[in-house]
Amino acid sequence: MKPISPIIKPEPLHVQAYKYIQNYLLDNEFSPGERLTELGLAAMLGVSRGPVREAVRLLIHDGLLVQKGVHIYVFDPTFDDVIDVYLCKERLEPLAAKLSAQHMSQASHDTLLDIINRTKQALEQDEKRNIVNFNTEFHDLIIQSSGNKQLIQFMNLIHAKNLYMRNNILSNYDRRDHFFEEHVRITDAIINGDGEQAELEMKMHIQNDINMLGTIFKSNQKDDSK
Amino acid sequence: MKPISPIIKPEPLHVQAYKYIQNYLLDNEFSPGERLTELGLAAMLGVSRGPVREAVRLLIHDGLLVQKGVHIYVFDPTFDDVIDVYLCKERLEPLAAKLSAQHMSQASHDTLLDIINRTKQALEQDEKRNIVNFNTEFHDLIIQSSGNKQLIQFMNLIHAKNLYMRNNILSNYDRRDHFFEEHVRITDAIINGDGEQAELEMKMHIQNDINMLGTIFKSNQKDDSK
DNA sequence: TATCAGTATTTTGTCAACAATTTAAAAATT
DNA sequence: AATTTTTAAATTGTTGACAAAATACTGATA
Repeated sequence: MKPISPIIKPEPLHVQAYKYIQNYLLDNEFSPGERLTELGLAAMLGVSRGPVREAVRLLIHDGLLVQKGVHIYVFDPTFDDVIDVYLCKERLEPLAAKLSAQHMSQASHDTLLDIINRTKQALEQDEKRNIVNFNTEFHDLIIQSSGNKQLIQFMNLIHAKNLYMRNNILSNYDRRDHFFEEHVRITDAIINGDGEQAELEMKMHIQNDINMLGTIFKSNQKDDSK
Repeated sequence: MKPISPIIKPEPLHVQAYKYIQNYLLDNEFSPGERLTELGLAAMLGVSRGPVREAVRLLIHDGLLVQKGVHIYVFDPTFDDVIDVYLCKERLEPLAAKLSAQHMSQASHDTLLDIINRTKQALEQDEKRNIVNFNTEFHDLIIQSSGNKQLIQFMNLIHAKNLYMRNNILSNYDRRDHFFEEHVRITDAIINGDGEQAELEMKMHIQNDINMLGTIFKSNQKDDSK
């Protein structure tokens, strides 16, 4: 018998714990370098240590938490770490754009255009929160539409770290002016089904980000003594 | 006081469990699609379910195990999965070659040349096992020498899946004749410190693999009815 | 005051038990 | 014989307890 009125079963605690702690990290509710204890997290979530342990192990695997000896700390990225992530992103996300241009459905085309429109509005009204959110939506849709499972897994990891770093080390990283035009160009290429062009535009888009990072880090170079 | 005679402490059981099960998977001691139980694995390793659970969760995260409902199965890759992995590899490993060419130490240069020599010998004497092992060593050294943490993490995941698939779906994937010359070319570029060239050679190397995959899969296309 | 030894506390590592589900098997009814 | 119902077994989800290790603390000694 097929389920008609699906009873929503709660997700297992370890899954909830993973998502919850991840969100907490991405929202930067913990300080970078801060030490976390299983018991503390368990108390926070109102569960026992078991599920928390599983979640923590996964987050360590993802690189959002770091294990030193037996203890767990919140990832405290260096400039080099940021560059490392962006170099991978530069290679993988253009591939996602290419594949998306070749595969994306009509429905997703519409969604993509919708995101572009909303971004435009958000820019006009200077709604910073939305600008960031729509940017995330844009890149996410392209990734998910690529249809490449391995790529999606990697980009999810990159995305999490990226989001985390954005609110941290990159907090005063002011969005460039041109990113919107670049998004439009990428969108055009995808909708035209031009994989090569989509790939190229995405690559340039990320390279602009990297260049921007270079200028930021140069001004902070003094602190780089250690 | 600095530790002189370091007492070797055994790794935690969950770490051992992870490595053990992973090796088991990579050696294809389990059948693809086979169902695994926590209790079964625990009995196999002679530990309780706790550490096994943590290991299994990680392996699911890595994609070597798959969760359907509440149960755990050994990853059973399709042709598409193989292609997905190789497309990512094609993007990331050339980056590794480039970075290695820029960073690699003299000692690693020597190691690289040594691997090349041993590969040559293995080829002459047709020691298949060694040919595969040295190939792995070669690629691994280049990855690890890249100095990019994010890249290393991703390539480790790819490497595991790749190894797993090689013994599975790619089992009768006969190594190409030209791979050795390609390795030599890559090595030359790296030792010359020519990042661009190293990147290019590595890219061609992997593209040759992908082309080979294409011919293999085409001949199996008939079974692709489902 | 600084250093060391010893003690107490915290935290992780591991296990075993129990509850809750799911799956498999057996029995019964049509 | 086929389908449902009931019962039993197996498996995962979760917790609490205990051991072992690491850390922090205290007081004594020089």
